[in-house]
Formats: sequence, C-alpha cells, structure tokens
Amino acid sequence: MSVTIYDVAREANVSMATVSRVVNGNQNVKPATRKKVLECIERLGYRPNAVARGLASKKTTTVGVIVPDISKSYYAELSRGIADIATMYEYNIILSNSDKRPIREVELLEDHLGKQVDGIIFMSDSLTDEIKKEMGTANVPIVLAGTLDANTNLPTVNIDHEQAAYEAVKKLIDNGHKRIAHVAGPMSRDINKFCKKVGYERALQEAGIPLREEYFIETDNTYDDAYDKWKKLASLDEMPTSIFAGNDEIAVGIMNGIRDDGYSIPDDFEVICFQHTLLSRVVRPQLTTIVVPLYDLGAVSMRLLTKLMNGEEVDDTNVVLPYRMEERQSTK
Amino acid sequence: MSVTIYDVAREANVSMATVSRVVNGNQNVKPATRKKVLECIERLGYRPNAVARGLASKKTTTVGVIVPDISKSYYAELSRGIADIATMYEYNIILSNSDKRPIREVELLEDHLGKQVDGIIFMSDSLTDEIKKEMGTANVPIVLAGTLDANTNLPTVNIDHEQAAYEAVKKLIDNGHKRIAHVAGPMSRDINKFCKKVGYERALQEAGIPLREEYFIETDNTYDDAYDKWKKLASLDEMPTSIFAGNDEIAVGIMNGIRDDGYSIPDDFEVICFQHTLLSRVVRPQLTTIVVPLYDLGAVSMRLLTKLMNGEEVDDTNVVLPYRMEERQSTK
DNA sequence: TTGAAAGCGCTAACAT
DNA sequence: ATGTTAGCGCTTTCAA
Repeated sequence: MSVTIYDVAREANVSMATVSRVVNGNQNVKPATRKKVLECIERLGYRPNAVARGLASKKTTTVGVIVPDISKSYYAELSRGIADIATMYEYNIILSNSDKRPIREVELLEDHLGKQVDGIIFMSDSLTDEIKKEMGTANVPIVLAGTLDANTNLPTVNIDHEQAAYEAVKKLIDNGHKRIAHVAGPMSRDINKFCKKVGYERALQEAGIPLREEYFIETDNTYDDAYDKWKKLASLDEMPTSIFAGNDEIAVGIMNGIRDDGYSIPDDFEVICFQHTLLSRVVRPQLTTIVVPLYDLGAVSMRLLTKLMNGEEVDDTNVVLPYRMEERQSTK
Repeated sequence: MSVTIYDVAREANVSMATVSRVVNGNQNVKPATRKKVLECIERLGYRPNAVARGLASKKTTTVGVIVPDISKSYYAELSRGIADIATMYEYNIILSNSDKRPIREVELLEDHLGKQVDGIIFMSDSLTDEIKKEMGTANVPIVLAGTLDANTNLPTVNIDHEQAAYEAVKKLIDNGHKRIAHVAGPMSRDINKFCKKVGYERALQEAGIPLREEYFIETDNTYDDAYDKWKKLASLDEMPTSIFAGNDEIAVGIMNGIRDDGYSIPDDFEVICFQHTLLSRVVRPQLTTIVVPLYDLGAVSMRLLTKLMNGEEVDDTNVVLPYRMEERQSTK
C-alpha cells in the first residue's frame, strides 16, 4: 500500500528509530544520515501516518470545537480566532455543530473524546447538568468560549456582558431617555438572561427609572422575529423612545420596523446594541454598538487551551476580555 | 490509565474480539453475551479509542475540509451544509482555513492526508498546478465545492454562474438599461473571471451593447472597497444607470455610495447581485438577487464525497445545482 | 457463537 | 549517534 517508516528505514539502511528521529526533528542524528533519510523520504513520497503516531504517543495534536452553529457569523468569527491560534501551535480542529441541543452536545463531547482530541473548546447557550457531568469524565482540558459557567470551575473566556449592557443603557439614559426598551435574544441563553438583561435593569434602577414589563421583549435572535416584535412596541400606548437590542441582527429588525412605520433614527428613536457582525456598519444609519471581540474570544480561548494541554500553571482560568463602545449614527 | 477493550473483555469473561463485535454491532453475538458485555462497558465507562480503531481498520470516519476563511458567511454557510451531511453519515470534520494562499493549501492537503482523512472537500479561488499535483498523490477522494476546475477531472459541485450572471444582466437590459456596470469581486477568483464576468459580457453582446472598460470595476470583495469604488463610477462623464454586483456585500457598498451621493434606488440606479448573505434582505431597499444555494452546495458536495469514499459508481461527478432569481426592491 | 493471534505504523524507553 | 524492542488499542482473519 502506502509507504511506511519501515520502507524508508530499509531504503536508507537505518532503523525506524532513526527515521522517526529525522521526521520529528530530533537533534541526535548525524547530518549525513539525516540527509540520506530525507532523500529517501522525498524519493519514496513518505508521509508520516498521524494516526499511528497518535496511538503510540497518545497525543493527536487535534482539538475539538463544539459550536452551536458555524453558519452564524458570531460563531464563524469566533471559530476563526480559535483556528488561527490552533494553527500557530500546530493543532488541527475537529469542528461540530450542536444546534444547542443538550443531547447532541453530550454525544459530540463523547464523540470527540473518543477521537482522542487533546483538548476541547465548547460553546453553548447554557450548560445542562448532563453536559457538566460528561465534561467531568473528560481526561483532557476543556475551555468554555463565550459561554457562561454557573458554579462549575471550568476555564472560561468572556467579556463582561453585564457591565457592557449597563454602559449601553447608561448611554441612552445620559441622552435623556426614560422610556428604554430592551429587545433581547432568547432567555434560554445564559448571557442574555443573567448578563445583558441584568445590566439593563441595573442601569435603569440606578437612574431611578422603574422597570416596565412591556418594554422587555424576547426574540429568537433572528432579524425576522425582531422585525415582527417591533409591532408590539409600536402598539403600546406609551412607546419607548429608545431601544437597547441584544445584537445587531435584532437591532436591524427593529430599525426596519421603525423605519417602515415612518419614524426616523436617531431623531424619533435611539438604538444601541451589541455588535456581532458587519451589519452594524453597513446599515443606515450605522448602529452605535458595544463591539464584541469575537475573534479574540476564540483566539484567547485556544491560547488558554494550549497552556492547559501543556500542563502549564495558569493563574486565572476565567479570562475577561475588554470590549469597547463604538458611537455611530443610531444614537445622538 | 483509561479503560480499554481488554479491560472490558476481562471483566466480562470474553475475548476482546467479542467486545469488538458488540461495540461494532456485529450480529454474531449471543444476546446474553451482548448484554453482559454492554453492562461491563457501561460500568467501566469504556469509550472506544477511535485512533486505535483507525489504525487497525484504516478508516478514520473523518473528512478534511479546506476552506479559504470560515469567518466569511459564504463559507460558513457552505460548511454547515457539509457538516450536516457528514453528521448524517457519521463522519467528523477537520476544518482548516487556507486564506487562499497556495502554499498553505498544499501544506493543509498534506497535513490532512497525514491525518488519514477518508476524503477531502476543497474550496478555493483558483487551483494552482502545485495543488493539482498534490491532489494527484492523494489516495482518498477529493471534491471541489464552489470551486472551478480547469482541465482537471476532479469531482465538483457548483451552480452555473455564467448563466446566472447572464440572466441577472439580461434583466437589467430588459428593464431598458444600456449603461450597465459590473462591479466584480477579485479576478483572481476563477468564478469571477471565467463565469460572472463572461456572463455579463455575453448578455451585453447579445443585446448589441458595446462593452465599456470604465464600466468594469474590480473590488477585493469587501464592503469598504466597494463603497470606495463607487466614486470611480460616480466620476464618469456618463455614469451607468444600473449595476450588476458580484455579491451582496459589494452591492451594499455600492448602494451606500449611491445613497450618500443623494441618488435613489431603483429610480436613479437599479442594482442586482449574487446573494451570499442575509444582507440582501435586511438592507433597504432590499436587493434583487441571484440566490446561491450555499448550504446545498456544501451538502451535495459531502453527499458526493460519501459515495466516492464508499467506492460507489457515480455517473456524473460534475454536479450543477439550480439557482433562482429573487426580485426585490433594487430593480423595477 | 466465540477466541487466539497477527498486525496497523508509529513512538519511546533502553541498549549499545 | 543509532538500533532493538515493546507496546499503543483496536480490527480482522482464521480456527475452533
């Protein structure tokens, strides 16, 4: 079949061990032998079998990435950050979509572990007890990226969503608004429920503005749903004068609703949101946003994972990355 | 360390062969034995080692996916199609970004082959001789997804971009336009150079409209570049009256340029483009587009690959998928 | 229906 | 600096 290390050894009149040393860049090889071996490798078209290597060395230089849906640009961007750092440290990535389904998440974890990945980066809306239990059986490090970790002590990488939401709403308050709606993503996502919403409420309370149930709208995170939900807000006796949206896709849905009703932004309504995609910059008016460093979340997660896989001591395994606000045209 | 097939065998008082049969669903096992083995597997928390299995069976149930940039929604969407079919056939995916760099593409192919993937799905702008040569050394099937294949006979999955471009431009012509610009993606991408541009030219020629050099604009496929390039068109003595854009991101750049110059769409300019993202639907006016079935391109590629990996006879390895035009507000 | 045994292609002591 | 020799954990004949 295909050429093995043994074929190369025979061809070069050395042992497999020597070929192995050459392939792995071990210095204990006489330059002349190295040259000879390299020539045979080239001539025979030898390509080391990583599976055999993995079995023998118990390391696959592969990490698992479990993501809700790679077709969402949020995760696509994050994954690119993961991939670049993985490449830098010579790891491959096995990428799987969970669609946030707990059963599937457990299956995938099991599956990746069976494939002997050296580590895993996990993303989800919320961690079930089952998945936590499954993670407990893993013998390789796991890092949660952009995923809240309630009462486990798994390594995580995040931004301070609560504070970011607070600042976003604070900006609206500072601009004089008292009627501020929050059009959120699904509450099944912990970050929405325990961070963004909480930050929104904290800002209002701090300003002495009472919370109004009718100003809180939950969406399924899609443009279309957000567009529809605008009607709810529009039908209120007392409409809000500004909107804090969970992300830019939601914000654009709301914006188009506002616009189609003949109102204008930022004159009639001010809008602010978390920025996940290009959308924020290309719609008109451009959206004022909290810029989420998605690429960095991925990159830092992977970097953290490499340390963990190396058995390095990590002082703080709960990394919090900075974010920034970008003021554009949807606020004054 | 971790529990192996041998541990299970001992615990269940059977041979490894029997455990292997149970794990692999082989029918030649007495139900009682199967039950006993299954219990031990459960009790010991045995998890089959896919690396060992891969070495022994010479199949890894893993396919390689080499993509220019997963953070682009074009490829993210396509990859999701690949992933879903892969899951259906119980394959894992190793996903790598090439950034379209030929050297990197060759490295990645080599790398994936070394990992003993059972097949590869490859995406790129253009195939260099080196990559074709490298592909020749592969002992597993390779499918090109959304990637033009000049004079090789690799399996491919595509839509008829030339015809689609022709129809898009034809629509503009039918709407009475004679001054039609083509704002294209980079010509380094074969599909742009040999399909979309050619379809544009064919439509014009067929209508007896002479090609004008100044109406052909190349961009780097980004919103920002397209936005800048609008100025070129705007500065012409005789501006075009309609634009055929390579994709929606380019189209939105052009649209915003048009709009910022105080013109209106579709009254002053009509715009049509290929649809790669959500953008087409959420901008106002919504864009008339050629809808590219990205998910299906991925799914069909993976389905084709499974057949090839199974050694099935495939009558036609150059699949051409249908597309459709969606008329929205950027044309009359 | 079950077991024994020979690899799969490599790494990693241990020798020399 | 190089070779010898066990495995790594599984699948897969071949026997029984």
